[in-house]
Amino acid sequence: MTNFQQSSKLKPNKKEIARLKNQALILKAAETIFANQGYEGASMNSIAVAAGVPKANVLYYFKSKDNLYETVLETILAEWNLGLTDISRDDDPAQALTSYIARKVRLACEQPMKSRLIANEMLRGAPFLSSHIREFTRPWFRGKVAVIEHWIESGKIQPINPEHLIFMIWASSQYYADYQTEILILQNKLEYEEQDIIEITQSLKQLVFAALGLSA
Amino acid sequence: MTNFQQSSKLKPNKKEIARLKNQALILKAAETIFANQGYEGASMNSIAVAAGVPKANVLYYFKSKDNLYETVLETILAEWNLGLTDISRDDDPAQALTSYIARKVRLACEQPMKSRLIANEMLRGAPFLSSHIREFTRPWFRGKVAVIEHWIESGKIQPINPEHLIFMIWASSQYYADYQTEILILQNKLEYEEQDIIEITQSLKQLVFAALGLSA
DNA sequence: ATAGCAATTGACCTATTGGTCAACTGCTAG
DNA sequence: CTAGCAGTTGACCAATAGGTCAATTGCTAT
Repeated sequence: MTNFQQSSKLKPNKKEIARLKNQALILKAAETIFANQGYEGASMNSIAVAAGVPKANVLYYFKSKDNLYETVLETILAEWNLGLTDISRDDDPAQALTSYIARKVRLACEQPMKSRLIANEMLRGAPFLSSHIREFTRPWFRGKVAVIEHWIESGKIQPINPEHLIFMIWASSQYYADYQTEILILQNKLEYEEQDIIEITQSLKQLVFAALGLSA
Repeated sequence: MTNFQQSSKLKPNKKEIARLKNQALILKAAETIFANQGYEGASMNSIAVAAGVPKANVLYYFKSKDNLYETVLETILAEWNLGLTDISRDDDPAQALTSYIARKVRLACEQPMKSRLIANEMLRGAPFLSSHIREFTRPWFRGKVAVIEHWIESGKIQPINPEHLIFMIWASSQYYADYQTEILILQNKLEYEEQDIIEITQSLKQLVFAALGLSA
């Protein structure tokens, strides 16, 4: 090949740089606005303004509102389980759960918009996400349930309903993102601090560990 | 007084009956649609159609979309803590918490739209609810935190962070309403059954009781 | 019976929505 | 240097939004 600039990865010229920068700018703005206003509440114009580009430019990169929304959702889902160390049957329950809970709580507190966007989608009946849940979340979920059942059978933890254990860990962590407004008012705070994240993690861990008969 | 039909309560004529019936019809339809579509997603027309009345009639009874939305929220809040037996420091922790958890879970599973409507409002930053939270929820919350602290000091339960304990009970129960779509897919079910409510209640109680050192 | 008012409703208003389009700009390849 | 195309953008469009209004209906008190 005489031309080594064919593929996009090998052609980082001004146009490509501008395109990637604009796409990222729009996606970031869209994530925030979709998370705070919901799908219907977010207007393409407000997203364009937040991104600092004309509305027509948003629709140039993303063919429709649906397309933009789906792209934002996919981006979030890709990061959603990133950094969540996977849990397998040979792991030590105390260690695995400690790590999982800590990361879940931190993710919810530090990047609440991701959880909120998914919450908005769920409240609408998950029109865009239900197929993803069926295809990816369900197998993952079944796997983790099996791991917990194995831990119970081998006497590593006390008997408990594995499905509801998982749901309650999800619930307790995501609540701090989705209901942040209420929690901050009740605690008379303006925002979460590092100490809050530590306390939330500790409290949730205490609940789970006590029920499973694990020691901290 | 010669006329005993002055007050509305003493004048149940056709007009009044029709008015109350229509208002109830509209409120019920609005609750469902606001809960499923959110404030922005719900249109006055769709609410009118769901209620079976012309749109202009909806705006005759409720002066604006804001007014209708606020009325729906107030109606829900009035029922929200109804049936939730209050908890005081002299109560037996095991009994009080058992009752509270059971009713919370049942409310979430049987009337998920109420929780979802509040969740939608929270995700938007609680523009209509924040004053209510400050005025009513916060004093209630402080009171319950004090009760739990008293239980801890008098040795009735093991030490725990009272605020996060309450949040996690709220989170775990409301999750079954707000994320119902996901849970049903993961469990391969069409709807919650009585047995599910029992199991959820039991699992949540198990978590809380273990942490507090209470026996079932 | 009838005056008067609550309630009903279709037509209509303006603002905003998601989306299109054609004219324009400027980078890049040859 | 320049042809051509990716990218940019203001103007525009039909559909729908929340809300108004005036004409009409029908119940009720006298």
